[in-house]
Amino acid sequence: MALPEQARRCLSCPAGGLCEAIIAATGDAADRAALDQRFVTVAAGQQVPKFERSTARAFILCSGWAFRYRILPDGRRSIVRLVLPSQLVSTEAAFSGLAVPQIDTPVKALTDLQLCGYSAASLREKCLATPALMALVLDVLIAEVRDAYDLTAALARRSAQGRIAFLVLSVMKKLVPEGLTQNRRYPLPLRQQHIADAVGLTTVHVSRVLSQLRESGVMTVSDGTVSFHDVQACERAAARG
Amino acid sequence: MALPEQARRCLSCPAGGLCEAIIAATGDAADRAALDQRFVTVAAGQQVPKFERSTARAFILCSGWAFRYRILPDGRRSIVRLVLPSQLVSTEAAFSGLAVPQIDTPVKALTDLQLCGYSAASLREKCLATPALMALVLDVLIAEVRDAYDLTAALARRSAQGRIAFLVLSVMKKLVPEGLTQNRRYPLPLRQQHIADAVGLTTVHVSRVLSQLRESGVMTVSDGTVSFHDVQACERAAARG
DNA sequence: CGTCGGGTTGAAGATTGTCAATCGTAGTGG
DNA sequence: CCACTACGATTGACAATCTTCAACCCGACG
Repeated sequence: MALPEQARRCLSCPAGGLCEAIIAATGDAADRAALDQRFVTVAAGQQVPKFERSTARAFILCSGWAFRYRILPDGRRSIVRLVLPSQLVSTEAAFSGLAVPQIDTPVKALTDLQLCGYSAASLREKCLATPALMALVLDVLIAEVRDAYDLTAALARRSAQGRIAFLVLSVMKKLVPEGLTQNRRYPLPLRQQHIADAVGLTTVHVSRVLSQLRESGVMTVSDGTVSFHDVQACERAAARG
Repeated sequence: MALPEQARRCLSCPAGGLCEAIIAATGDAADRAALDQRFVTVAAGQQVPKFERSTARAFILCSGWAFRYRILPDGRRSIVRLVLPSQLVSTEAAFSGLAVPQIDTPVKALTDLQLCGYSAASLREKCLATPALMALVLDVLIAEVRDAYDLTAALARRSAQGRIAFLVLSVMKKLVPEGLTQNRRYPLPLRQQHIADAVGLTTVHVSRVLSQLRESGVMTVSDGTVSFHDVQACERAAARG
């Protein structure tokens, strides 16, 4: 079958090439039909759907940025993960075998998204039956746990400056292997509200801290891009607490 | 072969019965030898070893409490996960297939521990080859991600009272299915320093907040046990922020 | 021209951290 | 049995960090 533009982009995605591996693992036509690969776009600001044609879907992000979040009882929001191109969108939700519904971690688009979706149940079965594929998924999940622990430690023990520096550096570390950064500059399609929710601060304080970082010659965050003036100073700011 | 006392306890461990599943999945003697099941004890306060006989080991906690932590550049500690009986100790580390060494998340014993250990590499292979077993491991990893996100949101957006109430309640939710709680009371072998490191506060402030919670009739934490006076009030304290 | 969403800034207050002293309890060695 | 010590918990005073509330700016857009 002829694949649309997004498919080609998705099939050639870097970082483990999960889409490629999935396609490589599919055997006959029935197999492929069960996986039910389909391409979806989501507009900036919109929710990424959990279901499509009434089955839970596993999505891989082909292009654009998204984030996963929790809403606390008092209504405040916490962003628990940024989802970048080539990543699985909801790894744990997609691969969960539990029948009982769990607390949800909804996903929202920061920019317009192009997604490659599979039937979550079929994908899970396929992975369980294909060790090479499962090994990739394991490593994705493991990386997600590690990232979550890094963030936990940062939120628990770092100052506002440290947390923001940490956020910006950890995003950069993920973008570099994807070739999505320029020299000392990369796109960061986050409003100050998103940064605040991602590092556990108020927007007002985020604004102040970003001013400090700008004035002390560390970096500038504005117009949806980060520009480093002094990467080492940023790393020191992140380390200082 | 005759198994020691811990082995029996381990083989009958609840919560998915991972040890049972692992043993059930082993075929012949060579198979069993490769897994290299061995029982280890660790004294309270000691580090849980990553290696044993020079191979990476995957441990399941048979009895006792442990915790995983990060040390930040400035020397402060953040506890990212409490490890309770029947749980895998270092799920991501044990199942990682990556050759490159990652940031470590060391494990320390809160009480004396009894552990059941396997060769990490063999266990990973065995799981990849045994879908039923892999499904269990997937669910363990997924639960770990969920817990990490819960903690992230709590640290980001809750007050000191809220974080401590959250900690105590989330531990209780894990202990209840194991039958490790009494009526409104359960053991919590944490010093105030551990609580502080687990919720991102100082010991001084933890002491103050625990006094508040005690005086307002919510709960008492002392002598290594939590006693709830009013569970709903505790849940409200956790929800309030 | 008005308004709306983001960002910035100021002042005041709440929360949490830091520093330091004190207390109780459990060893430990004389 | 009695210092002496070590560790954890508690308390007070004070300082730093962060939040809250409010005003204002600015560019986009109808």
